Amino acid sequence: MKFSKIPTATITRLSRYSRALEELETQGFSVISSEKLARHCQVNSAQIRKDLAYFGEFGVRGVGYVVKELLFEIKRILGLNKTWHLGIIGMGNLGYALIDHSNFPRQGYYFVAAFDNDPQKIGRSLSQGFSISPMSDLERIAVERDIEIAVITTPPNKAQEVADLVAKTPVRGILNFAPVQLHVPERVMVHHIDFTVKLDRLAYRLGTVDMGSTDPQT
Amino acid sequence: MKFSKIPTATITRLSRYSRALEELETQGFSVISSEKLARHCQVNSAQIRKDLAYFGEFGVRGVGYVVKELLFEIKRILGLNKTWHLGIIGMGNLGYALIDHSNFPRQGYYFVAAFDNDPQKIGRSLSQGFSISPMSDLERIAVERDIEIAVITTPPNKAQEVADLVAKTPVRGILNFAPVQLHVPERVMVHHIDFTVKLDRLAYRLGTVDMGSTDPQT
DNA sequence: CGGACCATGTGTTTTCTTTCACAATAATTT
DNA sequence: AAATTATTGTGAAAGAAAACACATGGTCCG
Repeated sequence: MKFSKIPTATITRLSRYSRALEELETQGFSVISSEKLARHCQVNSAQIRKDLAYFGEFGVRGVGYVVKELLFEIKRILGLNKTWHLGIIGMGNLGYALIDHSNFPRQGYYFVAAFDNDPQKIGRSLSQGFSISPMSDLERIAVERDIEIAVITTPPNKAQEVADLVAKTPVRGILNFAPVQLHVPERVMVHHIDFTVKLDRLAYRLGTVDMGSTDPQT
Repeated sequence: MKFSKIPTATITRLSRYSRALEELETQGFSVISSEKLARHCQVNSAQIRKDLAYFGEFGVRGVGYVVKELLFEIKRILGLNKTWHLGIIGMGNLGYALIDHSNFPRQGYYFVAAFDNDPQKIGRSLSQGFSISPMSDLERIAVERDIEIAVITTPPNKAQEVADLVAKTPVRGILNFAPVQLHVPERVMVHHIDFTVKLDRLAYRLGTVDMGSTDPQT
């Protein structure tokens, strides 16, 4: 078990391993080799072992990994042995899509608040057991419901403004779906999901006459 | 102008530069230095110059880049000097969110078909000027409307099955929102957008007591 | 209990990316 | 027209990530 700093790519892969392991578990596998898991995730098997080596030794030589155990450990590493409280800002189609996305609760991510500034939407109640609040309540509700991660699904031109408001609350993480670069204070961490960047990559590869498939993930 | 192979990371960044340039253009800038653009995109300025160097020389020494020109060139490089036909499969909330996402047409991405297997949904007409078709029409419509990229927004357990159907059409690109690894023939290219991978990264970083912000993009 | 076998964990090598640093070159000033 | 200033384009260095390859330490069978 080393203690250098962990590559972001490693974390990304752990997340994928976890997903794969969940699938393997439901398929009834109780033990798996790095080789098989690698094939499943389309990675090199040494890569998997190296990734895991950052955090400890989880396998049995000559045997492989106990699926249940490894899954547990990976989730622990990722910080998924707790639940996370999310607040979503911007209740357009995408907002609704995310808040209803049944995969989140399964991974320990719970939406606990939703915000919008459209008077038509404010007050509308959601199946999650709360209703849409005005932006002006963000600070209060963030504290009351202990929001840890803010998901921004506003139009691009509002996103920075919203990020500034978020930065005034104790929220330390932002998942930004607006296609703009957000500027935030040091202590806030921003991750960005931009659909068109992904499409652009596809377009580039498809436009570049040639070859092969493969899956430059997430 | 070299002719080695282009890093994926470079393409991803080009896409971001393009977005930044669009913003700068509307802000009235006609010329910009790599330094300024770099600050805007939160990258190293040498990085920008290197990225561009793969494709040619687009700047003027001592001056910088003509915004309009550079934007045009980057779009050309990315293959955005044409329009792309997209078909979407799986008309849940996310499907609707994407099909209505006003950013896509602006970048040359047009949805030309939508598919679902829910009899409740089939036939429902959409504001884009077509209606939801059953999966069984996929092959025919893909050809008729020249779908180039399929966007998969089905539940995870249907995604592989759908991918198999797509692989039988002339479609060469898949943008997959389902959190599963898709296996497809060589000639089909898959890109993957997985929300929970991003959340997992946030969770990891937030769980790891410590430090700094920054934005491990897209 | 010993030998055959297997898959992990890891030191080393290779490959890929990013950053540095400066020569080349265009505009501007004196 | 020379000197000054600005910013590109790029070779070379540094740094990071991935892959190789094998010793290590387990299991299993006779």
